[in-house]
Amino acid sequence: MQSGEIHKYRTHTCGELRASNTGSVVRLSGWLRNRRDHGGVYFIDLADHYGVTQVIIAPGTASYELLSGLPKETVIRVDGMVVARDAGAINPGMVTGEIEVRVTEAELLGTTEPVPFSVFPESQVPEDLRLTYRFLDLRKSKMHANILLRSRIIASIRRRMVDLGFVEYQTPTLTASSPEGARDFLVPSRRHPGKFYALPQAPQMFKQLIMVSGFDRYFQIAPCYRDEDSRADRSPGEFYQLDLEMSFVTQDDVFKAVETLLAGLFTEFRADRPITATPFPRIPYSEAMLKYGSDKPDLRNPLVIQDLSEMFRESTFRAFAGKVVRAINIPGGAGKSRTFFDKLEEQAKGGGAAGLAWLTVEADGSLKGPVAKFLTPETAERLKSECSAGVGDAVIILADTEVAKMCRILSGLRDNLGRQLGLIEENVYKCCWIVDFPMYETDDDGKIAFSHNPFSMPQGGLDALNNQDPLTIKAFQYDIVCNGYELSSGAIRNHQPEIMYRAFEIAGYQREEVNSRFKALINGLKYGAPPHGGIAPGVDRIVMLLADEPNIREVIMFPMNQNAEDMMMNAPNTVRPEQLRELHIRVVEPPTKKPAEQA
RNA sequence: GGGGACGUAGUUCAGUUGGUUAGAACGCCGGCCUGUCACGUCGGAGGUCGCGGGUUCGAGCCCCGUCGUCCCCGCCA
Repeated sequence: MQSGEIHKYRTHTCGELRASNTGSVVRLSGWLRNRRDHGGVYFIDLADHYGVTQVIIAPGTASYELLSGLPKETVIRVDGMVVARDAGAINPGMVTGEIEVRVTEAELLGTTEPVPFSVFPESQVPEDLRLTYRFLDLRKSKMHANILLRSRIIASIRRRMVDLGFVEYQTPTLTASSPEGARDFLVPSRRHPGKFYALPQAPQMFKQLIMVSGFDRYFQIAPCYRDEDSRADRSPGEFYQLDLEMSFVTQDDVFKAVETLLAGLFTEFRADRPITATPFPRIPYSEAMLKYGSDKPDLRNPLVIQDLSEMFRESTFRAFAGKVVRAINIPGGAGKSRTFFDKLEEQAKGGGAAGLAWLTVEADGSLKGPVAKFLTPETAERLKSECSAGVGDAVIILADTEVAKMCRILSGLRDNLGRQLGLIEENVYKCCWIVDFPMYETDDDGKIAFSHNPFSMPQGGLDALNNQDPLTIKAFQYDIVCNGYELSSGAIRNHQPEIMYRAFEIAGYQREEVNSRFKALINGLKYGAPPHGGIAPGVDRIVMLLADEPNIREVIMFPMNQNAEDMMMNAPNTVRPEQLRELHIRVVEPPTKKPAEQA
C-alpha cells in the first residue's frame, strides 16, 4: 500500500482481523460465501483464501441496496470499521469470531451466475460436475485444505531432500519413446515427418545419466506421463514422483535415505498417527505373495495366508490333491453365518476360483463344514496347527493350479475380510519394503520378459544371467508399501554394459536393438558409469495418505476423469485441420466406434 | 477389452404391488424479520424421471438396448 492511500482492494485478508483490530477502518475483498438477512440487520460471511470474516450492513444504506440482492459467490469489496462483538454474539468457532466489520461502503467486483452446486454449505456433489466446475469445487474448505497440504508437503520434501544432501535437477519432458513399460503419450514432430517425441513415463534414463555425468544425489519432483487406465489411487495421464538417484550406493543406503525422509515427513504432517519405526521391515517378494497374496500388502490387516499344498500333496481329496492349496484363518469365524461364507465363495468365484472350502473349529476341536468329511483326523489336526486355528475360528481354503490367480483372489479375500470384520488397525501408517523382486517373468505368450525395470542389476550379476534359470534370478529391485499402497519402486541399477546386453538378450533384445532403443543409456554406461541406484515415491499417493483421502483426485487440483478427459478444459479435443497438416498427421477413425462428440 | 454399482428439479434424496396432478430439503426469485453465523418465516418459479425401444388399459417403477459417471479386473518396465 502506498503511504496515505488505501489499497484498491484490501487492507487486510478475510482471515486476519482480531479483537486487537477493533476501531480500525479496513477494506476487505472476497466472496459472498453466505448471508443472513434479518431485515433490521444484514450479515455476510465474506471469504477469501485466508479465512472468513462476518461483515454487517445496516438496512436503508446504499451498501444494503447493493449487497442484499447479490447471490452467493459474488465477489465484493467492503469498507468499514472493525467492531468488537457483544459477548453473546461472539462465535468461538471462527478465528475472526470476536469481531465483525460494520460496512460503510461496498463495491461489486465480480458477478456470478447461480452456482451449479453449493460451495457453502459443502454438500455431496457428483464428481463429473465437480470436475467440470473444478474452480468452484476448489473453493470448498476441504479441497482448499488438501491442496494447501499438498503444497506444504512438497515444500517439506524439498527441504528434507536438500538437508539429506540431494540436489534438484530438471530433465526434459519432450523425449524419446522407449520400449517396455506403459503406453506412451506421443507428440508429433513438425520438423520430422513421421517421427514422434514421447512424454517421459519417468525421467529414468536421464537420472541415470545424471549419475554418469558425475553428479550425485539427484532429486526432482518430476511429472510422469503414462497412458494407462485409472484407479482410485492412480490418476490417468500424469502424476508426480519424488524421483531420486544416488551414486556409489548399496540398496541399504537408498533405504536409509528414504526411511529418513518418509518417517520425518509423515511425523511432521501426521504427528497423531504412528508410523512404522525405522528401519522398515523388509519382506521378500516371494514371502509377500505367499503370506498376503500381494506385493503391496496392507500390514494393518493381521490376517495371513497359509500354504497347505504340502499336506494335501498325497491327499485322497481330489479337489485339493496335488494343487496349490492356501488358507486364511478367520479368528472367531465359526460364529459366522452360512451366508457369510457363501458371499466369500461368490467373491472367490468372481475372481476365477473353482470354489471356496470353509471349515469351522467346533467347541470339541472337531472341524465342521462342507469338506470336513474328506479330511482324515491327522489332516484335520495338522490343518488347525498350520493355520493356528483354535476353537471358534474358521478356515477358508482355496485350491488351484494357477498360483498368480490364486494370490489375487486370496489378496482380495484378505482385504475384504479385514475390512468386514473391522480388523484393520486405524490411525496408523504401516510401512515395509518389498525386496528381491524377480528379474524376469513369463509374459502372455510364455516368453521371458522383464518383470520390473529392465535397468535393474540382477542379483548374482553376469554369472546369474549366464548360469541360472532366468525365472529364478532376483533383482536388486524394491518397492516401499504403506497401508496397502505402493508408494514407490526403485532399484540398484545395472551399470555394466556387458551385464546389460546379457540381461536384455534373455528378454529377447539383441545387441543392436539395445544400442538403438536405449542408445543414450547404453552409451553412457560405456564411458565410466558409477554403481548407482534410486527410487521414486509417488507424491500424489503420499499426499493422499497424509490427507487421509481414499481417492487420489481429492489431492490433485485439476485431475482428469476415469476416461482420461479433462472435463473442465475439454481435453482431449480435435484440432484444426491445418495443425494436423503441419504435423503430417492424418486421423483414421476406428471402424466400429462413432467419432467422439464435438464439444 | 471385461465385471459391478449408480442415473428422478440447479444440488442432495424420497417415490408403496405398475394406478389419478412425481414430493421434501438446500439453492434460486419475491415478501416479512435488529444478533445471526447451516438464521428463522411466508409465498413463487423450477421436472422429456439419462436416452431409445418394448410389455401393459396404464411405466419413474417391469423387460431389452444404449449413453454417462464411479469402483474393480486386464493394463501400470
